[in-house]
Amino acid sequence: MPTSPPDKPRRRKEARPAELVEAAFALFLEKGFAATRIEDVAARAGVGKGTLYLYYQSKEQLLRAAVEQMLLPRFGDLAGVLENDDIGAWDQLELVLGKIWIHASESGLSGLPKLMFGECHNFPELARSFVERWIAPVQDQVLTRILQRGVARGEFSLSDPEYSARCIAGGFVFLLVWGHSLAAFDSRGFDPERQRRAWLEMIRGGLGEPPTAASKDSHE
Amino acid sequence: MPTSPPDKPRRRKEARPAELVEAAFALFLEKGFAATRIEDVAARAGVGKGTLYLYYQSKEQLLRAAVEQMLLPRFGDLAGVLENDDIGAWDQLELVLGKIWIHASESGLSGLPKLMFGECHNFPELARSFVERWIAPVQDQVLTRILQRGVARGEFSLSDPEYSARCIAGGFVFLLVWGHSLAAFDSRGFDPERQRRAWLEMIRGGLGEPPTAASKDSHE
Amino acid sequence: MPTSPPDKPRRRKEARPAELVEAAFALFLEKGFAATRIEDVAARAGVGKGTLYLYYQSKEQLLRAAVEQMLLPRFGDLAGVLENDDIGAWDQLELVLGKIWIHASESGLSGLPKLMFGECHNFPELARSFVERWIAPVQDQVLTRILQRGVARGEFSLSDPEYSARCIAGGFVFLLVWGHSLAAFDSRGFDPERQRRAWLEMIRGGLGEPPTAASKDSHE
Amino acid sequence: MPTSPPDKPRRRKEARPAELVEAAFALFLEKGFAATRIEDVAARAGVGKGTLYLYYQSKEQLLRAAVEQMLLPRFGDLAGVLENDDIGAWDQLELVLGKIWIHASESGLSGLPKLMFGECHNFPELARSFVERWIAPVQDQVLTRILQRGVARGEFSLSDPEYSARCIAGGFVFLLVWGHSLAAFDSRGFDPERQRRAWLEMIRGGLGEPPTAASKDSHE
DNA sequence: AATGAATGAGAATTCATTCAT
DNA sequence: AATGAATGAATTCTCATTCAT
Repeated sequence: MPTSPPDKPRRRKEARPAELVEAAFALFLEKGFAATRIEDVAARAGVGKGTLYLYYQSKEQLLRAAVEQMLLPRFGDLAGVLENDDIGAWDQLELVLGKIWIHASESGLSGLPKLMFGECHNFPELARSFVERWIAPVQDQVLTRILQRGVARGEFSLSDPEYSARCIAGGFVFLLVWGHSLAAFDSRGFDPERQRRAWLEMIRGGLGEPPTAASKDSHE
Repeated sequence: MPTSPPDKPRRRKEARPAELVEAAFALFLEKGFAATRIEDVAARAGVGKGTLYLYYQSKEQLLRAAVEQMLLPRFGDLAGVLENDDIGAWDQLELVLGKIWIHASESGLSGLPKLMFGECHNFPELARSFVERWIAPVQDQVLTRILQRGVARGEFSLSDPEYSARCIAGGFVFLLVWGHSLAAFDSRGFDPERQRRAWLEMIRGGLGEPPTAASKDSHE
Repeated sequence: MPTSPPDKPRRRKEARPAELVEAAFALFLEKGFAATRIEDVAARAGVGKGTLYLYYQSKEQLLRAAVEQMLLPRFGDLAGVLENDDIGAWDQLELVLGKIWIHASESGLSGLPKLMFGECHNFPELARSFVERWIAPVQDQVLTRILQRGVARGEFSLSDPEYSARCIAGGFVFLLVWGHSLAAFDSRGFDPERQRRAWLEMIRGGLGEPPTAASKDSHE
Repeated sequence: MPTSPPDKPRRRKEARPAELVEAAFALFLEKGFAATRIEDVAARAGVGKGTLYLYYQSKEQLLRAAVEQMLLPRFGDLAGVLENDDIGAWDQLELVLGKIWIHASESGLSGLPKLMFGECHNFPELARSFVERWIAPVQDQVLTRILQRGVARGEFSLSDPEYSARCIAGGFVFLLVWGHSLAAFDSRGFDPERQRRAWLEMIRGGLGEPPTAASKDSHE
């Protein structure tokens, strides 16, 4: 009996809640909360309909739990990066964006923004929670600070670091949302990595001026 | 003092479909398709439940009609801008983005992306239609071309104009979606105009390098 | 202006009620009362939906009126036939059945039994009315009497004239009902006249004994 | 004293469909399909509204299932009777009619013709099925053959055995339909057994001639 | 603990009836 | 008188939730 039942008996008990929430999250993400049937969640999790109610009181609680679970795993020590004075602001930014990117890819987190966009009006507290615990901290405490430091160091040229931070975050979020939604219906295909690179390039240098410089437009 | 009766009698028959679709769109946008009750749509449009069925066969048809209506009003002649060889690529881009922005604000269009993000998996044909008739044309036939022209003219420095165009479009769409969703739950407030400016600045110059370096624009 | 408008303007006013009732009856007969939509009745009668309500207070009244109208035209003087003592009972019977047959064919009456079979439990008074004003009189005052006279005259041999009358009536009614219902779905076809002849033959002589008579079965 | 609990727990799952279909059939028969409310069917079956949908996808499927169930139990071996060459055609006929009668009384079948008369135009396939699987076989393969054999044996005198068979079947069907419909509204009462006897007498000898009359059909 | 049959509140849809034109 | 747009009560059907096994 080595491999046989991959792990039906054992792991269960403890893993259950997470499995259920995972199944629920995937479906809420795909169809939206209202259009998702509890029965489908159960089926996806490989349990009976009633079992869900042993762990969560209601469909709504399931959503809350799912969102909560996604909000928990804070990405490593983003703040730590800030304290490193040895590197430039751009390097900090690149480092931070890289960490977020990896984290989003690994956790199921990448779908959360899409879900929250769709359900925010039906679940205002979740929306508030999401913004206050995720969006705002990353924008205000990480990105904005890096940008401000960059400006202070003379590294960046920005008139409004706070909103620039939002732009950067926005581009990132868009990347995630698109990948979880319309990308599948775009016959042109969608290459997330290519988009991420183009996006980094744009953040860094905008449309840039051709390195040639010295040209006329300069004084505008 | 013109024709007093605010228009109960006359306008009806012709205006109805548009009114209904408008009410439906607003609610679908806010709550999502599944969570919107036909009765609420009717109430919002100020008609009885049954009236909706006089014009649309089903809730689903109502959604399709609503999306269709939003897809129709193509923004003026974006392409026209492309043909103007007198102005630089950046001016073209700014012009085009301005037109889209104004158009999106005036038509109800601004909400469409949010709706489509949320419903794309439940209504694949709508999603496809949206991408093929809106997203792709603007990205491919307008933005990418402007960027390519900019590169050709030596005005822009981009390694991947196609995906850069997607970044620009993405930032724009994010702006719209955020305004229709999480903005309302962000206690920090949201100033669309300010964000738009920051976004344009970023597109143009990225984080830029402080002009400091030897050149003029310097200390701003 | 001879033929032109066959008679839109003129006849209307008086003919209306009858036209409406006729349309209603045809549809009630085909689909049943509950499955018939007022709108379809109106369409069939070539009037607007509202017009029906100028003549009849409700769908139910329309049914009552339709049934009533069918019940009114009593077939000529069936009773008169009874008083003719010059002809045999069989001739009387044949005469009477012929009159009923013709009458049923000419008036819309032929469909009434089918309708009443179907609606009797939903409209008990109509059912009662139909039985008491049509079925019972014909059975009791016409057919039974003829049979009794036939027995008295030694013309017929019947142990239960009353129920024999019901059998005769039943066969007749069945003919009408079948023609208005399952006949259309019988791939073998249905020839009402042929059936009527077979039925008359059966009434008259039953399976009969071959005229050859004199045979053995006789004494059984 | 067998297994006490009247059977709430056990029987369920397997018996359910039959119970539901039975309740549905009874109500469809009484009120007609369109006038029957699903809720009433559920109530009659002693279950909740939703339970019906656990077994049948829609009201229409419920009707189909009900009709189907009625069409299934074919009456014993009617055909077997045909093969018995020892008895006369009349005895065969009487035997067969008796079997059908008993079968119709015992199975719920007796109501089917009434239902089909009423719903045939709304459910043409059911009508066709009913005629082809029940009516036609009995008429063509049983009754007509017996009549033909009777004629061949010199036992019967019939000019059109095929349609005579239809008459016989019609009388039988009428008996069933009447019993399920207008009989209840006939203040004169209705004695099915008495009618059946009168009907058999009529089939056998028609109005007959009183055996008295010395000889043949004489002067008519 | 796990299940899925049963339930009934709630949502979509139909249609008789009204009423302004 | 005639109409058909508008209405909402009534009906079908769905699905979150309960509960007996």
